[in-house]
Amino acid sequence: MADGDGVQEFSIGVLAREFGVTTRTIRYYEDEGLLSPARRGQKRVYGPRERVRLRLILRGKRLGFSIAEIREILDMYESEPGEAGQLRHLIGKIAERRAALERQRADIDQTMADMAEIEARCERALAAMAPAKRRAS
Amino acid sequence: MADGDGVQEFSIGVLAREFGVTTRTIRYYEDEGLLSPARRGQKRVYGPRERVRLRLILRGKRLGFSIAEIREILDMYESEPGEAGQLRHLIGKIAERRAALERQRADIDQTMADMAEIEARCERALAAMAPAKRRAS
DNA sequence: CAACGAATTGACGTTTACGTAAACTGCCGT
DNA sequence: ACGGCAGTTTACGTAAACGTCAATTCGTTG
Repeated sequence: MADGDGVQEFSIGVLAREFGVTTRTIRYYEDEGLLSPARRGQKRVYGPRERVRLRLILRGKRLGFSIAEIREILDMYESEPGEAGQLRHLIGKIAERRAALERQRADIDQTMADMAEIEARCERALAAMAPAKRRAS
Repeated sequence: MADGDGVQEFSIGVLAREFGVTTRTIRYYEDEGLLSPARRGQKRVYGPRERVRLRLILRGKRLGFSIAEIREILDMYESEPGEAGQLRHLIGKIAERRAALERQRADIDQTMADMAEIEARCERALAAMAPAKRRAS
């Protein structure tokens, strides 16, 4: 660990702690073909690329995507130039994702607005309740 | 059905078709306590309130929330004035939700930006490929 | 060298969110 | 009276996404 080795490497445990998941989860993602770390002997060795992929996977999870959907998204990130048909197909996929994301954002905005309203109701109820007992200025 | 009855009512089947889910799903949500329709005889009868709830449930699903989370959210919508402690607790819950939603929105923005970049790469590749064979103007 | 911590594979278990099939009831048009 | 829906309950099935052992293998540290 003292030798200066330009490319950073990570063990599965380190990665797990960094991203707050279990090693089991990381291995599961590998089974599903979302990750494919190198091997030093039989230990898995993760480079920056796998790290980025894991980050993307977890972002996908936070958005509620399934493993299959995440796999599709990851494929987009690494699409090689390819032929025209492939490219158009990819553009189509992107359009789909974008549409889904926009619907999600609309849902979020709606929910945020609702939360704001409910909170306002709470505050008013608190204020009208026992003005003397109020906390904070 | 000819009598003018101010309050609209829906059967489970109608609701299912309207929202594009199965009746099984709707019953499941009832089992989980998310819905509690009235009964005419043994048939379930859904009023506007249950309709709204179902809409909220499905919005939650699109955002990737679990049934448990959705239950919490629904509880917020129907919180009665209650006592001060309850209100503060609710406000706390709202803050949590809001934070989660904001993280999600940030994730969406990130992903959108990524998609835009990938798409741009595709377009450039297409343009640089066979300018003569290009579709559309 | 022995023991310990971190990693590995394999296998079975678990929870969530429904799907699906079976058997029954009530009403409706002919 | 009868078939055909729409609805009901009960119950078992299932795919996804890990959790949870158990048994084993390294590397290293006392």
